[in-house]
Amino acid sequence: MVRAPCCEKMGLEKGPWAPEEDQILTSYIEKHGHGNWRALPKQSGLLRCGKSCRLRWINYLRPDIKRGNFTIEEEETIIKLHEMLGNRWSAIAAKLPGRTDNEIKNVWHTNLKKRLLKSDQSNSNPNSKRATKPRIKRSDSNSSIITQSEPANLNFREMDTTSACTSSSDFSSVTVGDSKNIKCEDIESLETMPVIDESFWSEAAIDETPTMSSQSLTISNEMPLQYPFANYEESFQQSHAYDSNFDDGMDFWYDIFTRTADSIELPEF
DNA sequence: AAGCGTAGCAACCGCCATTAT
DNA sequence: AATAATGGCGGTTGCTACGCT
Repeated sequence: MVRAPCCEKMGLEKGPWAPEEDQILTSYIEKHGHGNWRALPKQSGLLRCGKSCRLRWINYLRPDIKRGNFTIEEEETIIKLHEMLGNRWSAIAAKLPGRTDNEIKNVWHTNLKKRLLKSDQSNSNPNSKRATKPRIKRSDSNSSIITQSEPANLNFREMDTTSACTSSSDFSSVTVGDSKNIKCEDIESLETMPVIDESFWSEAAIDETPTMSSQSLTISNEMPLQYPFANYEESFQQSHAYDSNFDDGMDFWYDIFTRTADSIELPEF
C-alpha cells in the first residue's frame, strides 16, 4: 500500500514557515505537547500537515537546538561517526546534543565530504593547492554564531593511523558481513576480528546468535572497521586514532549494543 | 554594478518500521 | 492476523545569499 503524501490535501501550506506559524506551533507545543502530530495542525489552527509541523519543530523550533556553525570538535565527531555508521544521520545526531540529523546531513554533504575528498587528493598529490576559503555561515537573527577557525588547514586524514585504508569520500551505507569488501591489505590479524552479519542488527536473531566471536563488521565498501569484542577499546584506539575529543567512543558502542542486543554480554573496561 | 554560478540550508518526498484498531 | 494510521529516517530539491568575473 502506498499512501498519498500527507500534504496533498487541499489548502495546506507548503514551503518556508512564516514567523507567525512558528509562533503558533511553538506556543501550542509548549502548552499541549505533541502527542499526535497529525492532529496537531488541526488543533492548533495551522494550515500545515503534521509531518511538516514535526519537521519544523525537530529541526528548528525545539528549545534545545544548538544553532551556528559546527565546531571543529563536532566536525571531527561527525567524520568519525560517519566512518563507523555510514549515512545513519539520526544515530550520528544522537551523539551531538543540540544538532539535528538534517543539519548533520547538510554539513556532511556541503562541507565535510568535500573536505575529505580534497584531503585525500592532496595526500596523493602533495603539490596540489589547499582548499579554498570557506564561506561564512549566513547570518541568522536566531543564531548564536560560533566562529569557525580555518578548516582549510585541517587534514583529518592525518589523524588517522589507517590512512592507507581510508577512501571515505563516498560512503553509501553500512554494509555488513561481506568480507569481499575488505580491500585494505595491511590490517593486522583480521582473523581475530568479530564478524557481524545482517542478522546481528535484528533483535529476532539475538537468541539464535548470542555470540559474535568469529564475526566482523565492514563499515564502508572499502574500509573494514576492526574491533574485537573482547578488547575493542584497544582495537578502536589503534585503528581510529582514538583521541581525547572522542572519549565517549566506548559509550557510543555500548549504546549501540545495548539498544540492539540487550542480552549480549559486554566486556568490562 | 550586474550577471552568473555555486554553496548552504530549510523543507519536502517517499519509504519503512512501529503502533493502533 | 490483517489493515490502517502514525512516526521517523534518509535522499533530494529548490530557494537564497554569497562570491567571482
